[in-house]
Amino acid sequence: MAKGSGLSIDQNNNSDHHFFLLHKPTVLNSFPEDHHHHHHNISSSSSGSDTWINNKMDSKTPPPTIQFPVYNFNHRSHDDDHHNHGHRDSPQLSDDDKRTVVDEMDFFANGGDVKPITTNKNNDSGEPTTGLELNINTGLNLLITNTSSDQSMVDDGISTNMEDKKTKNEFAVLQVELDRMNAENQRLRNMLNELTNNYNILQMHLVTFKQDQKVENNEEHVVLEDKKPNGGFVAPRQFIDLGLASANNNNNNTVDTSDEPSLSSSEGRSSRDRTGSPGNNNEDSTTVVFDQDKKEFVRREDSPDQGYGANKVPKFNSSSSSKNTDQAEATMRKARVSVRARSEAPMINDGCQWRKYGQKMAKGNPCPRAYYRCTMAAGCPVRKQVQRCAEDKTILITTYEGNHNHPLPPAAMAMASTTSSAARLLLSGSMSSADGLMNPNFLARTLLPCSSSMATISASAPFPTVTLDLTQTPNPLQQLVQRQPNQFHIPLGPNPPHGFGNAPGPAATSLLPQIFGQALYNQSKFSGLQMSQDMDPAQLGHLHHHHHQQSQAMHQAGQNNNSLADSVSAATAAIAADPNFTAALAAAITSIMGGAHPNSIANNNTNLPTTTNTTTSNSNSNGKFSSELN
DNA sequence: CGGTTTTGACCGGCGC
DNA sequence: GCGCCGGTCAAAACCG
Repeated sequence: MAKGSGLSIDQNNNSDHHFFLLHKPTVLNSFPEDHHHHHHNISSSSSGSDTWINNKMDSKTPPPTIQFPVYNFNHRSHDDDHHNHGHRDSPQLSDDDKRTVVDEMDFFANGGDVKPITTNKNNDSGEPTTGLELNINTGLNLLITNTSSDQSMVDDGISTNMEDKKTKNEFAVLQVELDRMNAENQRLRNMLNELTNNYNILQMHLVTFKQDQKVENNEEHVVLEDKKPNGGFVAPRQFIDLGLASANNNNNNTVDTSDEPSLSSSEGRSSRDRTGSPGNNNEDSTTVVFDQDKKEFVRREDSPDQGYGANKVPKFNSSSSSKNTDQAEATMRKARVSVRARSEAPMINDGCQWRKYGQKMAKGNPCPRAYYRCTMAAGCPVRKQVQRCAEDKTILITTYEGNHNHPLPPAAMAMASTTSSAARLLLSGSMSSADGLMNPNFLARTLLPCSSSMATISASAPFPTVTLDLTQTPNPLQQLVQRQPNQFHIPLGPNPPHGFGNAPGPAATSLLPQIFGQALYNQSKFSGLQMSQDMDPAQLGHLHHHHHQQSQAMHQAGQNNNSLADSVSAATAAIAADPNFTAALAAAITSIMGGAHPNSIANNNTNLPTTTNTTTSNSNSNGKFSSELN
């Protein structure tokens, strides 16, 4: 149904996709190339599993050790990167394939300079930390050695014939090696990820901190005006620290645990597992929104009370001891990632299996809101809401909440990771800041700068939300239409705000789109997404009432449809791909500032779950739902 | 037959 | 205290 409905996947899109893909993916991403399937991830996923690891390995610098058989990746070398609209390698692909394949998102490919954000890859170049490499190498070696031993194991007497035996042995050995390599790689990857993440986080924080100081000096949250065309109007408002921060202070580390399905009881959840009640959310009322029109980040304060919000959570948390943890978890869970994309399809395919458990008519929106729960694993706390934008029904708003407590298929990684990443981002900010709180600014700086027009972070109640608006073109020039009272604007302009931005605007801005684009491809079903053409800004203005819907209108330059889809997937992928998305961005920005080319950006997809389920079927996701949603 | 969707009811938070 | 609202539950219906 959905398919038919509308997935208008434009052939045209192709060009767009390319746009995003600029940088090629050397990255080992969680996202395998799903590109094959627009609609059906399954196949893709399956392939993905196999390829998944391989890709990682392949990326740029193949690990010293063994190369896995690659299924067809179209692997693009950095060459591809060039500019926008870089092409993907796989032109040959069938129509589905036409979408270029995104090998992987490489946030920040290590291109030479770059930095810190080393992706999973074993890539040496980028690695900031030597330790990482060491680990990797070690692992590989171990694997190899191990395999040899295995051979002997295998050999034992199966085949009568020496040759057969020999052959079998070799084969078995290879398989064993592969298995081990895979396992080892994943472990190593995980290790690397942690290391890189930590590194990145630190780095990012440092940058952010510097930025903040500068900004504060100027006046809190003064609009940095680089070049803003519109004149960065600065709303005189104060920044409020995200309530989250307070809650989170302790927890930074605990964030990872957020995946756990069980929310802290402190939430006061009764028998139901419902995710945090909205009441908890007050944590923060501030929202940072990127106003494309103005090219500024706008900070909005939803609730006047400062500091109060965070405290509401405590009311649920009676016990002090566990309180912190609980709060953190609660916060994590509550953190949401909202993706706005133009799509006629009822749902965007995110690679996960979802079961619809409810539908409600939301006030103020003629379109019903559908509630889905992840069914890939029992007890998975991840939920998502799908609703069309009242003002523009072509825009599909998908909000993800919670973290998966189970391995995800590569195709699903992007989205799956998104929520956790978002939460982490929200939380992480708190870590770095002296305040101990992460403020919207931080997020804005980290995420938004890169994504510029695409991402909005809203701490506004009830849930801190990161909104990825794919409806707009990645082009920085694009204007965002949102207008909200009390918004703090940070001019993104061509130059990233706050320091990130020495980088030439285009470079920085273009960066994300590319990333997103790649990610997008990986997700098979995004195909349904369409590029948004124009949104009426006026309409958008209303959106902010809904917490998920940050009103952002975007005018799309006559970008192609695909770009939208790409952007959506990309956005989610970007976040998802790298848990420390912010870190990655920061690193990227930093690199850019340093004059690094976008290409150089290394991808951090560290989060990839060790297991890859290729089996994911999206059958549900696209299915019937379309009828319901307008 | 098992899993998913539908849909009205229920629950808790919030504002008045 | 009451009503509104968002979110969830769960029985029934539906589907492959």
